[in-house]
Amino acid sequence: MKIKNDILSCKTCVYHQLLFGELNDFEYKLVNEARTEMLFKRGEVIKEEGETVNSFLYLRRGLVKLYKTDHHGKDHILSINKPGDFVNLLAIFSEKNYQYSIAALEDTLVCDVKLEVLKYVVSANGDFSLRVLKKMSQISEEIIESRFEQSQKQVKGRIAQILLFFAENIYHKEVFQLPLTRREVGELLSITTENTIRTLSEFRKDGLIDIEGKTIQLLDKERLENINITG
Amino acid sequence: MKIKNDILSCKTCVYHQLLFGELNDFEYKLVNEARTEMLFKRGEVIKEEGETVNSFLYLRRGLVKLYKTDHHGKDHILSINKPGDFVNLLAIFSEKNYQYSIAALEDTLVCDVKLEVLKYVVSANGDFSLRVLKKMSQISEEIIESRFEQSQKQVKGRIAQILLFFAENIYHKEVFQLPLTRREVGELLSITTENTIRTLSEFRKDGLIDIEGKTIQLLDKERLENINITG
DNA sequence: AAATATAGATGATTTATATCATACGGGAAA
DNA sequence: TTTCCCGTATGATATAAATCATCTATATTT
Repeated sequence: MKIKNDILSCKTCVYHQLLFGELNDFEYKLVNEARTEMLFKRGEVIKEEGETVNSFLYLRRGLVKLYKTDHHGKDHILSINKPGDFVNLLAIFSEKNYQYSIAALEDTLVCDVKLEVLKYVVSANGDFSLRVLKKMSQISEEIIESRFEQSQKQVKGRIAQILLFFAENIYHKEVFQLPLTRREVGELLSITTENTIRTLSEFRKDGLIDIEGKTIQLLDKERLENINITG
Repeated sequence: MKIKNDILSCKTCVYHQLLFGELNDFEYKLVNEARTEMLFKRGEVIKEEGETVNSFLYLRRGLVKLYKTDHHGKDHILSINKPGDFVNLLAIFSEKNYQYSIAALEDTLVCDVKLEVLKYVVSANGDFSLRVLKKMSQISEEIIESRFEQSQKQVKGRIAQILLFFAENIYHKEVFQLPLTRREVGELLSITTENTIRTLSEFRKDGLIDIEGKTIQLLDKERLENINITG
């Protein structure tokens, strides 16, 4: 991890309006002064389960995974966060330690705002607190929705969904570098590594996708969307 | 549904301190005036997916399920809420309609507070807004944790977990009336009805539980807890 | 460069779970 | 009262997915 020194003001940030639009000059200044920018290399652990939650994190560049390790040592990926996401927003107000770990899947730039300052601003600015609450509601609605989708699908449908997620929500194109290993895809979808590999091969044989190592191209999005639905 | 007329002040409510402890007399009065108490019979639908979210709900007595119906008409239960739970708290600030339906599993008493009033109080009282944020964080942490647990378990472990949930978190005793049909247990755990029934029978044969219709008695909590863990 | 781990790939086999079929009892509706 | 639906129950069978095994290619460490 490297702390970035030449940081610019929040106001120049493309994500500024996502949350901080309601702040007045004084509050904005407080947040900006309590802010650090941190660079993580692919693979680096950003937060470890059990650490104290003392900052609000948001992702400016790159990609991270939130995950938990079970008593067999097996990881379970809870979610993938992308630029613009408020990585730990659902967790920061509970006054508990991190219930999961966070690691960089790509080279990543994270903004870190001291939690006490964020809490002060929330309690001082009613509009801002409503904004934070709205954001939290939206995040949890996304979780509920994705859980509902996944519970209706079997292995093939779940893998199709995650491919579409990367193409449409993360990279916005049909050809992309899969940022997860096959094992990690399995950890995210509760599937074994072998089954993940096998299913991707099957998709290739069926002309749904093209694979070349980590590079994946979606060839038939329509069919991918309908796997395990039309039945 | 029946609206209760002889409602008492919030201050006498055993759950008052769970959320409303921070309010001053004026705010408290606002909330209390914006409040209705509603009685639902077992089986009644309290909110239907798609309805406008215009109130904050909390459960005083009884039990409810949150669920969504898929395009095959099959229900998927997202969660079970018990007295003291803020049924729709995660959803109320998103400014979207209900993403799920809510129905009573037992005769149920629900407090309903006009959302605009709750939002006003949140924006006016910083301590209260932190309290609401904390509660939201806690709820989502519980969801993450239970999802993590479930993803490590197969059918037997998932059913064992839900039996323990009712015994320990809902009824606080080892003998209880299962408030769900076998089908609903399946809808909650993503298991077929037949498999749910079969697994319960197997638990009975193995001396883990005793079944008499809807009455279930846990005979060996330790073994129930360890199903699908010791492997 | 050699040695060692890790990722990806695929086949054979076992196990878990879903599906299909049938039956029975109780309560709701005709 | 009779009929019908629904919840519970169980067996037989089919299918999905996990497990075990083996192999190659590619990193990573020594």
